[in-house]
Amino acid sequence: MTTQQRSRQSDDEMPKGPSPTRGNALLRYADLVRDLDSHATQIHAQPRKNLFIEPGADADEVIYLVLAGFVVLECKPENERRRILRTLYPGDIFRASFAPPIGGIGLLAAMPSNLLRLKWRKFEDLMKSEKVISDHYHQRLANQEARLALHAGVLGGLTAQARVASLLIEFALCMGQPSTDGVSFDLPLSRAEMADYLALNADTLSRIISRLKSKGVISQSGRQKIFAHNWRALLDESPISKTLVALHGI
Amino acid sequence: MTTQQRSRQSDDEMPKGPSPTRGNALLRYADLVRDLDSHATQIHAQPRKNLFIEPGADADEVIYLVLAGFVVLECKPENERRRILRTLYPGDIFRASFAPPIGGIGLLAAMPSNLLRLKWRKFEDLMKSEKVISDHYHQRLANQEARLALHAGVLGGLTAQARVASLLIEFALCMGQPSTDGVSFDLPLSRAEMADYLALNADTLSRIISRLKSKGVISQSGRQKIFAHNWRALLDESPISKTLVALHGI
DNA sequence: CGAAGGTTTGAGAAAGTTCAAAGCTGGTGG
DNA sequence: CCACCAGCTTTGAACTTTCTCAAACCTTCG
Repeated sequence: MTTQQRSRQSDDEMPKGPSPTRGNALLRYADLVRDLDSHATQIHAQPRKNLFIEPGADADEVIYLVLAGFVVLECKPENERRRILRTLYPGDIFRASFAPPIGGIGLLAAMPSNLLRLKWRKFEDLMKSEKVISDHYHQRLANQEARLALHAGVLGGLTAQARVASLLIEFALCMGQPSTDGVSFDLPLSRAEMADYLALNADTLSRIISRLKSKGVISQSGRQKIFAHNWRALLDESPISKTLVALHGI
Repeated sequence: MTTQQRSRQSDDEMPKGPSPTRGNALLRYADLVRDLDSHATQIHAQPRKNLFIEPGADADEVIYLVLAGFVVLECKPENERRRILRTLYPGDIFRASFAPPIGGIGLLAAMPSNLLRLKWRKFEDLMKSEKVISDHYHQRLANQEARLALHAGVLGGLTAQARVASLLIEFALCMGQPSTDGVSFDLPLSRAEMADYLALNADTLSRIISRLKSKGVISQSGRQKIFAHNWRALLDESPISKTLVALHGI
């Protein structure tokens, strides 16, 4: 809470690499995937491949578990711009009825992704018999709820630049590679997609990224490779950096 | 989907009055509350009374069930404006770990509200033995997820006026009283609070409400009483009115 | 190497914010 | 029962931020 704590480049705030869960939880997660695997369909989704467009909770509703990659929930109402509503990382869970009934709703793989799909009914049965499944479901859903509520707060309360910084921090935490003095990561979304997620337009987003580059907070090679030269400086661009670390740095 | 369907003032799009669940579900809901009641603490929250400020999922985490009234999740980071992150209506469920770890986070009763509180551990046990509880939990959580994702879309994709209209529609659906030719309802939030929820400032919000009044879409008596003289006209102010009806008009 | 499509940048326009002042409302006490 | 006060709400004017549009510029991929 103090200045001392903020200025320290603590290890626990650094990205840990691209793993859905870490430490002790890793073993349990392996169990979970093994338990589910025999009851589910594996999906290997190519980038920009839409996964489904069928909200609503009927008897045959499906549930997805993201095993690897990066998936977003997007909608595209007629005559309106596409909007990206939420992000899903490995370990995340998504029921079809989590999607609001709106035009063009669907999951979109933003990078090569790997998912399990099964009927919700089946999953509910499995939760009853396998504690590891029900524990993961409840724990993960709570994390996702918190992230989603936070995203509403980000859109509502932060300046454009802080929003962009917050998203970069999130990406770094979830799929960054820590190196000697910084973090490198690939942007899984195009400028236009990031803009749609952050309630900006692509031009403004580009301007902000240019500003961050000229400030020396990040540098860029190619279109997607970002190197956050100074992790602390990037965190300082976002007033919710501590919250992001807490929610994504599990 | 067609013009015909849109122009018809269909009954199923009109508010049904202030009940947490309706129709056949009403009986099951009564069962649910009875089942929970003996294991939970009843809370009668006065308006503007903060309910808790303790996010994080420890062993003694609590879960709330909103029985009556209207509750919001708000945060107030130091030196920053308060932000209202989400709304909770009767029937809604809230685990402490659904709250992102951010300064000044807490539930706030916006009108006289009635909640049940119990330990999450206890609730998880009850879900195992009482199907009505587990069904409600899963079904309601899906609805809340969808609403929260939609809220992100509202903040990101709609103009200020459409955001305001969407919130008014939501209030009307959840606590409106249908009358001969329109719907009347009380605003549970002050102008400043609505603004905080919609990512506007209070001045702009006031201007927009004035505009809606001068357009004849709504009229106002006192500070809180709103009468939507022409329900169809109000729906037409929001491009997501159909989605709102689907999510709130259960 | 060249085409296609995403990205960056500038200039003008629109939307929303800020600040300040006036106007209401609802509650309190005489 | 009315007057008054505190606090919320409304409105105006100037300002800031972000958006739009257009053109130029890169990357990537065939």
